[in-house]
Amino acid sequence: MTLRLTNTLSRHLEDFRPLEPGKVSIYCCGVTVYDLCHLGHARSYIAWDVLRRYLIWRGYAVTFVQNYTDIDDKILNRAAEEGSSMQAVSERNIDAFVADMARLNILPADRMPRATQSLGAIRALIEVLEAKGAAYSADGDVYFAVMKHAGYGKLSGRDLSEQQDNAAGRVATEEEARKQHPFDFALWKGTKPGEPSWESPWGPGRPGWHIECSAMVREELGDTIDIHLGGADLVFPHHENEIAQSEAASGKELARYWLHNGMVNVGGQKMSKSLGNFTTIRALLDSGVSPMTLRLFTLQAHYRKPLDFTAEALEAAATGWKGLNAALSLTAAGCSTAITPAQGPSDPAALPPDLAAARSRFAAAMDDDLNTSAALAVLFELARPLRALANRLERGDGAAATEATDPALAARGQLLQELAAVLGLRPEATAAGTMSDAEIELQIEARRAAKAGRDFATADRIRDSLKAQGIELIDKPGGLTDWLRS
RNA sequence: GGCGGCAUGGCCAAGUGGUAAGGCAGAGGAUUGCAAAUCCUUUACCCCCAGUUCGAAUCUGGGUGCCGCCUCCA
Repeated sequence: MTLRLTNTLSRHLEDFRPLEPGKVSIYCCGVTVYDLCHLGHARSYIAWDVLRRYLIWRGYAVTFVQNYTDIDDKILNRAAEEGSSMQAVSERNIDAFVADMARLNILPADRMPRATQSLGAIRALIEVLEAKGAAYSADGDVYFAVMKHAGYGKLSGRDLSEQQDNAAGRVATEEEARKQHPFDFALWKGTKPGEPSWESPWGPGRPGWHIECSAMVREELGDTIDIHLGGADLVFPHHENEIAQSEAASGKELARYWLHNGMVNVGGQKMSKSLGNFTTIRALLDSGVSPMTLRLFTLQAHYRKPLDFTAEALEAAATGWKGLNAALSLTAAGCSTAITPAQGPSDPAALPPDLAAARSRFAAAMDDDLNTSAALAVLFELARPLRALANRLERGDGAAATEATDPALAARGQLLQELAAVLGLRPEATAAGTMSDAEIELQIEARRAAKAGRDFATADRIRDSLKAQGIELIDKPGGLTDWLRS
């Protein structure tokens, strides 16, 4: 079986073959750290985290590099607004990014270069481009000459002569005058009063956005990498420009596979800062949506397709996750001593036939351009009996305790946990209430007394009040009541 | 105007030639003072038109609708 990925360069599904057998180098476009990350970022980085975990599971040694853009107009604007510095804004948002990603169980990149720490590499690359005649300087700025680069447009499939100049209406006219061609873009911007700047052969200034990624890839991973990742909105101009810069400088292909994730939409429109229709990751998580619910929500759709964010869909994911979590928690909590967490990839040959088949269906789904939706279906099927058992165990079913020692079930639990981990799904502790056990028992006793006196209004009031504090009551035959923190 | 993508049950969403995964919701049953939770069971011919084929959601052509990008963007 071969992993197949949709390569934006060809617009087709291609067999994935790394440059060096067994090794994969990946560069992922990171965030501009002017603000908190929203669900669009979450979706993107969850998708790429799954790609990375899957490659690792398949036995590849993966090197994953992701940048922080910490030199940018938006960061400067933010700093000006709050009377702080570009560095202060950046540092704060980098800390927030790290924390948000950790909550979502996204593996930290192996290396995370920052623009401010890559000035040497950036200047060196611009010098190469200038020496090769691919760049020109004008009034302290340096621009890349798109017409000098033969392949310009190959990623986004664009013919520059067909493009409407300034279709988005955002071009600064004074900058246009310095350019030889409207689509030329800045490699280096001459300093402006009051802005941070760095020394360079072209005078003090700061790097343009596109050049940092080219410089970082070159410095961290070399001229050609296996996979380059990013959001679909980066295809043009960012990735197109990255290709132009890197390939003009090295004469070699920048990346063999370009993968792009679809946007998160709200009411049919792209979630973005500029539209103001965004929900930040932490706002969502702080509102009580669990990280794994968000993960499941994003993985239910294919990574290339747009994903509509609605309260209903999120709620559906939350309920779905509850069931999966019950099965995973059974494994993790060791309710059965026979079930222990899996350590790395299982050996299909050692599995019972039904589990081996499930494992192979999972792998086939993932091999098919990371079809996480189909892969999740396998997880749900694996989870079904475990989830039923977990729920019976929680409710003190005596027979369930015996069933839980069944080795076949243990193997199933182990496989479930292994495959869930490939998707970055891990058991999640449910939110614990603040009441002590004794207090809860007291309330249950009061409710029992009320029920005995047929005062159901009081009984229901007690039940509702406990429910509001996250305590779920389960009435059982014989007038007994169990409770769970949910 | 150019480039790219999408259209599957009430909602989300797999499936790219052989007779529709999975999740949520709904329905029925078990259980309950009533619930909740849980368990079991259950629900679609795939935007429209034409064509290719023994056979199409799946291929071809033509429509319609929606989205992304065309120098802020994951």
